[in-house]
Amino acid sequence: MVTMRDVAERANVSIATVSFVINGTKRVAPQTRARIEAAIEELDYRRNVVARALASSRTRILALLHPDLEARPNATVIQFVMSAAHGARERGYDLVLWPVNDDEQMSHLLAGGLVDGALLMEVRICDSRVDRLVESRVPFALIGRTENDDLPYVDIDFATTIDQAVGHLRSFGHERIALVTQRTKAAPGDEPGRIMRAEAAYLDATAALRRRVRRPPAVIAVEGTSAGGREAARTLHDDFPDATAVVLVNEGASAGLVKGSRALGRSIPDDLSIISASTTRELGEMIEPSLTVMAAPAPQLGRLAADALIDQLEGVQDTPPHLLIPCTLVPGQSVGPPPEGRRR
Amino acid sequence: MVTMRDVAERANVSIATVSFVINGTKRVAPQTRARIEAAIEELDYRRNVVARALASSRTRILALLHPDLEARPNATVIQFVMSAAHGARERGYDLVLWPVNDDEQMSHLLAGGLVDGALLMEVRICDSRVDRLVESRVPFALIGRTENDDLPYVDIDFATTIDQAVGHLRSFGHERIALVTQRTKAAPGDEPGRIMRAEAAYLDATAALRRRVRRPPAVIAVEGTSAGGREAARTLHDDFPDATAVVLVNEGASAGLVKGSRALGRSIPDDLSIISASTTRELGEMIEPSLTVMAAPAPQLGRLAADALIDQLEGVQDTPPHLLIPCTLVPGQSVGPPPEGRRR
DNA sequence: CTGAAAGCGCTTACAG
DNA sequence: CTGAAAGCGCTTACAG
Repeated sequence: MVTMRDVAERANVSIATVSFVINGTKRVAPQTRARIEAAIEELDYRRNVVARALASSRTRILALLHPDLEARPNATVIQFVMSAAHGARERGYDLVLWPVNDDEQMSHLLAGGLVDGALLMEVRICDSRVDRLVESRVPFALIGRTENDDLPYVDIDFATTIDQAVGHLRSFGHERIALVTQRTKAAPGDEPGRIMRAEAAYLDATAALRRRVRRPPAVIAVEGTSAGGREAARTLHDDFPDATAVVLVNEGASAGLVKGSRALGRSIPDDLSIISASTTRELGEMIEPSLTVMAAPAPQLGRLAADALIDQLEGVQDTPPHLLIPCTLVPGQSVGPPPEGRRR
Repeated sequence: MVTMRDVAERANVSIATVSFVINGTKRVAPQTRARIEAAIEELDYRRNVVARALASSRTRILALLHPDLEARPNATVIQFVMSAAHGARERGYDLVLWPVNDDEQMSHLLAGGLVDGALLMEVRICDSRVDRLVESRVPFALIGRTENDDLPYVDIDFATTIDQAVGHLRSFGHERIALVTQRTKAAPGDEPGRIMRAEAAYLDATAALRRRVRRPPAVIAVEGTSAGGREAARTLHDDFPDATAVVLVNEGASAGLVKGSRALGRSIPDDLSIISASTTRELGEMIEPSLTVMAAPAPQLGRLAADALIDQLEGVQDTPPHLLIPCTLVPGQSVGPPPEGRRR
């Protein structure tokens, strides 16, 4: 292995000077620099990142913490992960995957000093992992939000997204719109923030409408699987037969909802309009009929989260970043006017 | 930050002894050990992994190299990644994501000394990245195979998988079976090994049959997208109208092939049987009708690849691992007998 | 069974 | 503009 010492000897300088030109941390006379650069080139020297990390107490490694990475993460989650990894890499950082559920284990990992910062996904409104993160004094950024707005985060703007979804359906004439969200193993009220915010946004966006047509909210929570989607179709059919449209915030259940509805004899979109919020356009294309989706800004948000964290680490920024980006409407074939008979 | 020195002082021993008990690398008198353990507990000491890495020249970090991680990796790839990350973590290793296409950049990263070993995905038959890996002297394992069988690998057994898929279709009476694979940007002959092996296996498995019915092979390569799938449906319809069944080795095109075929008036499975090989059962369930799939053993293989690499790093194993696991047939509703008129 | 000490390959005040 | 040297927090022969 060729070390900095080898380069220094060949260029006839001290290792300090070599370090200065490699890092650009101090002025070095042009010809000294040239000698060093030549030596580096000739020896094909590459700085050892571990030694650098120990000496500078900066590893340039970021952790990505996600509880469900083992299960089957949906396409949107993957986009977050991949874009965060790319964003990090472009700024000279590496991303390690930490599929950790346990708070205790998380603290242990954090305390090991491997990572300079952490990105946390699937954030809950009250999330003990965030407390651990704060305790650990490792800088972090959230992909999602807790109720504490002071922490740095990057999140999907569910309020705007759901509002637009509802607006889109209303523009077709729908007045009875249900919401299908995701059921998790979490205690009620402790679900990922995304679920709670989507529900709140739905209640908001449909409030005036519901008042007018005198109907209670129609909210269904099912597993994020095909089976969950079919369950939602049945519940919708049995318990909310007058609903003519659905806003879905449950990517994994999308296909099942469509299949289940059709199995119950309801055609999409003639009998039921569906809009799947916070997913990928690829998922929409896979389903028949093509789903109208609100595409999640995951490819941007993952990178923005990495950038926000790195800015924080490098002291580039003054104030904790709070980024909120709505999903983008991508029309498919799953939304149409409500059936005549059901229109009120 | 509490260091080993702090622990040593509190326990009244040298830091060497502390190191010995933490690593279990040397016998230590029971009561000395107890004192040290107490001190560790009281100070909530956690060994610094960076210092350890520098001193021991082992980082316990593994790199996962995948060229297409930025694009949209399919569900199977994700299963590989996640199970590899989990397998590594369980053995005390971390996995960093290196979404790198460029050979040069790969060599740079490898030379930095951050990782003890690497896992390479999307391996081509002749893969220059493998040469770089060998040059770099960083131990590695392949997920996939080159033509050089001496390297350690873990791979899907495409020969068996395709053979079983063809056998399954034949048991329903199909005699004219097409193959749909994936088109990549790679030069011909330089595609990922999986594609070439699948094609070879198809030619093998259908050889006798084709000889009997006097028909040439029917192989179609399309993009791994919904559009690609629709293109395959059209090509099948136009160029191979007598094919009554398809084996698909193109996860991303599955949904498009079904939608495209139906759009051309061919019902599945009445007019065309489809079996999607090397994918996830979840994908099969999403599509209507539910696809018969050969589920990839990705959740096992990712972990096995990590294990193989770690065994190699720790000198646990003698011979380079060569693991080949076939996919598992999961019947859906996309395979049935061929239409009467077409049966020959 | 335990310790003193060298060393891993860098960075970074500090001095000149 | 350049260098000598301390130090990052561990591991690991070596000696006793």
